[in-house]
Amino acid sequence: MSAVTPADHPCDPLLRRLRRFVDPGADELAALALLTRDRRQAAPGQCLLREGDTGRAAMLLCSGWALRQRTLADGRRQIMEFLLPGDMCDPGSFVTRRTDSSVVAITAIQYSRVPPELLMETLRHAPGLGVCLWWMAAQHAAMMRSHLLAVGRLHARERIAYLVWELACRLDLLHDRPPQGYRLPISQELIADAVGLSVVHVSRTLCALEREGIVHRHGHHWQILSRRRLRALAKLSVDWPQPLPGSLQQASRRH
Amino acid sequence: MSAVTPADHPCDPLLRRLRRFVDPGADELAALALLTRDRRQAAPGQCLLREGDTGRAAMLLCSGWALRQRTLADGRRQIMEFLLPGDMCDPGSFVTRRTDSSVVAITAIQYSRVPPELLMETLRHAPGLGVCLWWMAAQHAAMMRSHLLAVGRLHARERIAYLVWELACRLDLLHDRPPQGYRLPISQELIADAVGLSVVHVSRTLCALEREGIVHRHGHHWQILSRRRLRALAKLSVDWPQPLPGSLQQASRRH
DNA sequence: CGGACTGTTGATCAAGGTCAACCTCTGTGG
DNA sequence: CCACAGAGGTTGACCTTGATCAACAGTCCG
Repeated sequence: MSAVTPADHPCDPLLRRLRRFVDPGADELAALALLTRDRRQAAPGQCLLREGDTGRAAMLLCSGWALRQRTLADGRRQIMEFLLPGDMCDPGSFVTRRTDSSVVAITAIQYSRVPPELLMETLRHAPGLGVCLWWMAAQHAAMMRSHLLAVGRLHARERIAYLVWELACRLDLLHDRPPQGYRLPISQELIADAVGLSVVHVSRTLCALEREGIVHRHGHHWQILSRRRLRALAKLSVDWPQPLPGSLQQASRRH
Repeated sequence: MSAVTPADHPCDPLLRRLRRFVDPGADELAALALLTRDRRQAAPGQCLLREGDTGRAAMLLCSGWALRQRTLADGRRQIMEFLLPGDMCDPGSFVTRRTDSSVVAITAIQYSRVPPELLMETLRHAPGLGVCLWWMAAQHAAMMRSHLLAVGRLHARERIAYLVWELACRLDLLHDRPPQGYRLPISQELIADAVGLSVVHVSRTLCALEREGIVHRHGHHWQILSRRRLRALAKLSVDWPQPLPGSLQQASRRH
């Protein structure tokens, strides 16, 4: 079993996150590398997973952005989450019969398809990987709860501030230290459908935030001028991911 | 290892659901029984888990209703979900350091506390139980996504219709055939905080639904007069839980 | 009997939706 | 090189949904 270092691993961003928070052992890292054999890519707008699909498989996003959405018969849609590099797209998909939501590429992306059999098989050989997956699922659930709280109980300004704040925090994790600018390849329509507002109102609110000197943007390039005020406006703190409890890190390594 | 039949099992409703959809083997059933040793009860309003708690443990609700909520500093709150008998309250809690949401009893409840060590230990002895847990987590995630879609993109009437419809569908699973009336022990304030509306508007909307002959209620006793119209109004279909894919049922039994 | 809690109803108001015009930027084809 | 189309963004006018405030009724419980 050859040593796998983050630099040459096909899915660097995920590794970076796992190493920081879960500290997986060599076996788990090697197992993870096995999962990424089926490397693929997709163009912007391409649908990786369609609502109602039965061909279930997990996916590991290596580069680019994607989103998960659900659509109503009359065209209204809700974006459930934005998927960033290093995100694993429902690790629990192997127990699901049909998908309830679509996954669509926003930018050009690279990803690995992980068929359920491979996932099961790998889990058997490196049970510590199961802890990693549960950890990711738990972080993900916390993120979804924050999203629900934002959409259900925050005002327009707060919701949008929260979304920007969340994305910035998640992007920070991909680098060693916070960058001074962010590339957010999302249109205002996407923002609207993510936070449950109309496009027009998103535009207005963003202009307001810009006028107040909280953010600055041209095109898809964003700058957060006052992290303090943005965070305060968002009301919710983004407190995931959290490190795995210490006792489990040992358990994960012991296997 | 003694045979465990649903009737004498301490957590009947969960078993009923698992047997219908996952068809666990004898080992898994026995393992499940081990998890329910620490039986407890709580009075209405009692807090089982507080936002920010570090004492992480899974919980298995055996009877009564509870809810999971998150609160903002200014008092606004969002109810994430209602927990019904047979629900397992975050099975992935063993990988979490601090809780992001509170769990509160609505009625008097009986539940089992499952400490993380016990859960891990049990998983080692009955790995097929892991599949059951992943299955539950996946159903749960689908439910959360429906909830998010409802709160983000449905109108007041639709949201409330959806909530009632969801609860009815979940309660149906606890019985062999749909009952003609439901006991929903939730105040209008709870409904409001679950779907992201004001209490007053919930009252108005419910009265309207009643005037239109879609539902009928006195106190906590509800009747759905037109399932068809309620479902149509809810826009979202409740299509979970889904049976576990066949291949995995074998995998689960083989262990 | 009084108080707390829950639900109902009315009056008023504001947050955000809808419609429409217009603008900028970008890519494309003549 | 220009003309044009299309997508994305901004702004204004107007309207609707649902929030807020307040009064009151029913019920449960001491």
